[in-house]
Amino acid sequence: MEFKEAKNKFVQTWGALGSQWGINKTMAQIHALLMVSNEPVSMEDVMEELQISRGNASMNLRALMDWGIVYKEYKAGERREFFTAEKDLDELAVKISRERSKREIKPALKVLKEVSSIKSNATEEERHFVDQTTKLYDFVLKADNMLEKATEFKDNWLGRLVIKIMK
Amino acid sequence: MEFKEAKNKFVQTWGALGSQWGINKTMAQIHALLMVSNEPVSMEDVMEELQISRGNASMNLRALMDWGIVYKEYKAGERREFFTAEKDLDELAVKISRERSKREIKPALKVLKEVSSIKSNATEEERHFVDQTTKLYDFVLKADNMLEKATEFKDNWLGRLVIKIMK
DNA sequence: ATAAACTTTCATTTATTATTGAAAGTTTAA
DNA sequence: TTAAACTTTCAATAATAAATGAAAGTTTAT
Repeated sequence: MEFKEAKNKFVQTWGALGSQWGINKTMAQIHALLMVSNEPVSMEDVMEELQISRGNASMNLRALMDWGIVYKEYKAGERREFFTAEKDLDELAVKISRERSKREIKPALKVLKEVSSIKSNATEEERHFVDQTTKLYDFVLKADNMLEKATEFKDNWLGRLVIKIMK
Repeated sequence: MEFKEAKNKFVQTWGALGSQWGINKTMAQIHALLMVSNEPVSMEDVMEELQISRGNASMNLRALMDWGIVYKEYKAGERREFFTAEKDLDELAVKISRERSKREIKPALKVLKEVSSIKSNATEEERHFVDQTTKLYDFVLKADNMLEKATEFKDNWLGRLVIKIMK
């Protein structure tokens, strides 16, 4: 396999993975493209490589910047803007999980807390509902904290040791 | 808030969360409904509660069973089939992550390995590509193993201790 | 102040994904 | 073996999400 083919395959695969995880395909593809580029890429280049429209490129680059995983760069003497991706993968994971937590998990937690707090657990059916949603609340809360914890953990000598033992 | 309203809110929220994570809305809603039901639910009831067609109910129940998170049950003297959800949340998490790993992560890993193995790293550009995709491969592999490890971890005295300390 | 070079917005169009419902299939009881 | 009771399938349709592209907006150099 030659370089160009490999690059294309990577971009396609990353795009597909993204869309299976609720991130739109183009957004994931642009991110993939930037991640494997060793230098900043212009919007024109993104359009050209992925064969997408200007509007599409603009909107998805914006979204990636909102997520904090793509940065604008300016080249001296160049008018147009260039883009680079966050390439540190730990950093990338932290940012993505923080963002998804904020946008999706936290609101869901709020609802879970709300619905698990209904009073009048008269019937068996209602008691089961309260019990199950309470458990779910605790569980999602725990899962939500996991990656945050995991990063702290990684920087911690005891954590590193345990990981080594568990490996 | 009264029970019926709470139940509905929960089902809607769980459905929305599902679709943000690449699981179709109805599938997540059916799962939600079954999770908070204290007894097995018939297909008819699912259709009625979620206001969906027979075909839709049938297909999504089948999909949930393929994922191993919903089970068929038979009631003595009843002709039709009833359904229950996996209610143990640890078990649920393990099954979902195993399934997604198998379907989505594993194939992506295969491609990552492939594209990171191209020869002829002549240019800086190509070298960067190989370097970045190799790192990505390692990272995704590690992340993929995480939940599997996490469950082992939970059953392990040292793990429990560490979690307690870290809490 | 003007115009060239560039980016963003958003109403419209296109593509993708989910849903319906009727026909075909299956199981069970008599 | 028939028919009633139920489930599954899948082509057609509907709903949703994403992409286009032209017009509006912004920035910079002169």
